[in-house]
Amino acid sequence: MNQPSRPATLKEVAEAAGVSPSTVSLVVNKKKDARISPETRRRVRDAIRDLGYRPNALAQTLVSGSSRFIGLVADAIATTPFAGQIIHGAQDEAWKHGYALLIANTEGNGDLENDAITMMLEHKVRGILYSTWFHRLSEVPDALREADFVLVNCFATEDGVRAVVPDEAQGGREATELLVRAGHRRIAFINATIPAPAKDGRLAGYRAALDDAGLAFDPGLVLEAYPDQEGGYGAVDALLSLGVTAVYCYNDRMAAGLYDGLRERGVSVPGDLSVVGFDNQEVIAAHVRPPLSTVALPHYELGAAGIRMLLGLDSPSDGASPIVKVPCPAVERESVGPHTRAAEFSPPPASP
Amino acid sequence: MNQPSRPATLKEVAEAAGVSPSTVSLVVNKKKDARISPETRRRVRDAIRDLGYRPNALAQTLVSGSSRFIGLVADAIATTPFAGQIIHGAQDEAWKHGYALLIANTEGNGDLENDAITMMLEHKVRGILYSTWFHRLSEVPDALREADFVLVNCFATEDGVRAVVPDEAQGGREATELLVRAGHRRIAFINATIPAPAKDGRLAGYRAALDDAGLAFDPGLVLEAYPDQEGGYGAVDALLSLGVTAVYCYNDRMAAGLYDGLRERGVSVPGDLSVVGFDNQEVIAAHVRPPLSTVALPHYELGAAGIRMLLGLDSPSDGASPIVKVPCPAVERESVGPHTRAAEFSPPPASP
DNA sequence: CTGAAAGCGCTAACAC
DNA sequence: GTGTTAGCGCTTTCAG
Repeated sequence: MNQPSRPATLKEVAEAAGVSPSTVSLVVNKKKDARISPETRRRVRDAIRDLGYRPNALAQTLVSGSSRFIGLVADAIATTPFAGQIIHGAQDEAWKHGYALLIANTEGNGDLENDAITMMLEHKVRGILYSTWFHRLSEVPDALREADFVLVNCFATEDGVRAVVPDEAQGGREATELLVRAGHRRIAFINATIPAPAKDGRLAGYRAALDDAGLAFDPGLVLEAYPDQEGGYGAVDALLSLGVTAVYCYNDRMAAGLYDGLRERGVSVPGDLSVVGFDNQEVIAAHVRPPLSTVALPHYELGAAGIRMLLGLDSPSDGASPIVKVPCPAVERESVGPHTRAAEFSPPPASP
Repeated sequence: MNQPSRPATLKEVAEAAGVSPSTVSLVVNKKKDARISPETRRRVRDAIRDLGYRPNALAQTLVSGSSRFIGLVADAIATTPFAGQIIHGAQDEAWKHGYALLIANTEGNGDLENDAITMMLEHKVRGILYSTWFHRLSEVPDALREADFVLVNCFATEDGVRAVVPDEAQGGREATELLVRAGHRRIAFINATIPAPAKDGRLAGYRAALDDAGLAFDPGLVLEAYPDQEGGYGAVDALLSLGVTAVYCYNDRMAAGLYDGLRERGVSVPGDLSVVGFDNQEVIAAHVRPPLSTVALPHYELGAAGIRMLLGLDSPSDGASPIVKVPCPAVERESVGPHTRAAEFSPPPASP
């Protein structure tokens, strides 16, 4: 297994084995119907090993006509762990079907994005997955239309544009149900201030769960804050004035900030107040005190489903919408406790 | 710009323009020395536009012999944001030199890793970057040796294996200096319990900084804990009993846990105690209260430097070690305050 | 200034 | 059972 400067070619293997190139091709690709004598087969294998031969995938795709690449453009691989999970899911599914992923990180830069798509097109990818790190409405870049593509974690308003997105409403419902099932009846929701499908969906889910439980929706119980730690922290006083026993936060980061404010005021979780988040952002949710019950964004599955959709593997169900929603599963940890009557009517006073 | 089922080829463009394939090739590649009449050039360009022609990169590399791919295998794209930053840096640098990245996520699975490397080899990559999400000693997978490769964020003991890693010692020094410069003289270090280059390096940096400041190293001021939030939280009492005015934590997660414990005991940061972390893990460091001063792990630069090393772009400096260390810059936020004598000798009592 | 021809590494008919 | 031939889309001498 010495390392020649130029990798061995199939023809060289053929010469070394004293056979023709086609014969080598046949044994390399293990063609069923090819009748090759065991002796020849052995000679070929030996030559392959001796020369350290590796098939040239580029040449293979050139002749077969279709490449084994699928492109994946992501807008934020570097700044959140979310894109990583999409990649992971997409890769597992793609490999399962013999495809390799050509990934490009655009960090939101339009020029980069265009270059990335161009590069993929020139490599004759089978198709392109266009993904965003947070669920949103997206434009379809023009270059993208030259390829078979599906949107992942984003969607377009145009007809027929395929997309895979998380089911925010179902997730919001799960989150709220975590609280309802623990006996809570006065449940606040701290929504985000910034418009997004998640904002509407998570609220819709909250309302649906309340409805199912026969609880009236009280708009006064819905607060809004910027969806990060600072936002959650800043919402503490308003929240405590509501006299609720439980709160469902738009996301985990907000819940983490809320934790800080709550602790400063001596309100214990889940003793005095039950909290659930959304996103299941591991570094945060699993490690705050107490670990946060939340609802997971199905990024891995989004990536995998995107590949299946691109490859036409999921049952077509013809007339259906080309936007498929994948469920957000609840992740129970330790921030939800049973409802206590005491807490309901006398929220602990804030410390000075 | 209609979309044909099969993409147009160069030959088709030639026919449409009424010229030969070679002419088209010449105008596509803007060859300097090719004398093509403006008129012909225009006809070709029009045909290219009309047919929506895209060069086939695969065919190009077949003839040119060398592909424009660089492989990047990562062990944890999905579970930390770190790998994402390596990817980002590697991609920017690779693109700058006309290379596309073929990325594979192995999530620590050896078989996947092998498949990934095989896939890259078969696509005749120019070389491979083999990266890990935390800085560590690594084996060099056998398949990797078939390619030109460099280790990123990990290294091997074998001679001559090129690698790019963070300079932990320099980083530890920066972290400690943040505290020293604020006037602190009794500074604790909470190291990790698990062995790693970071454990040794960050400690060495701490000692070096103390030394520089003319401060004696006191082994009693070095604690150890598991490097996550829980570990930091659990170390609070031991830390408070030390009577220090500042603490440098092995990483940001630990510092975040420490924050929780400190708050429960009424110790304020940075009022009573200054804290610095390590890693600059954005979601955490930038959003705890108060925002954490820390030292950044240079993942982006690691990826970029890896590409440059692979391509032989960094000045060789022949005899030098093939392991290059890239510096970890300090990131100042708000967790470091001036030293106060009061705090030094009377740590606030722990609350019950 | 432009075209014809060879060939990159491989596969797929079709011979023998 | 195995070899021959043609050709995938492109670049590159080398003619003219």
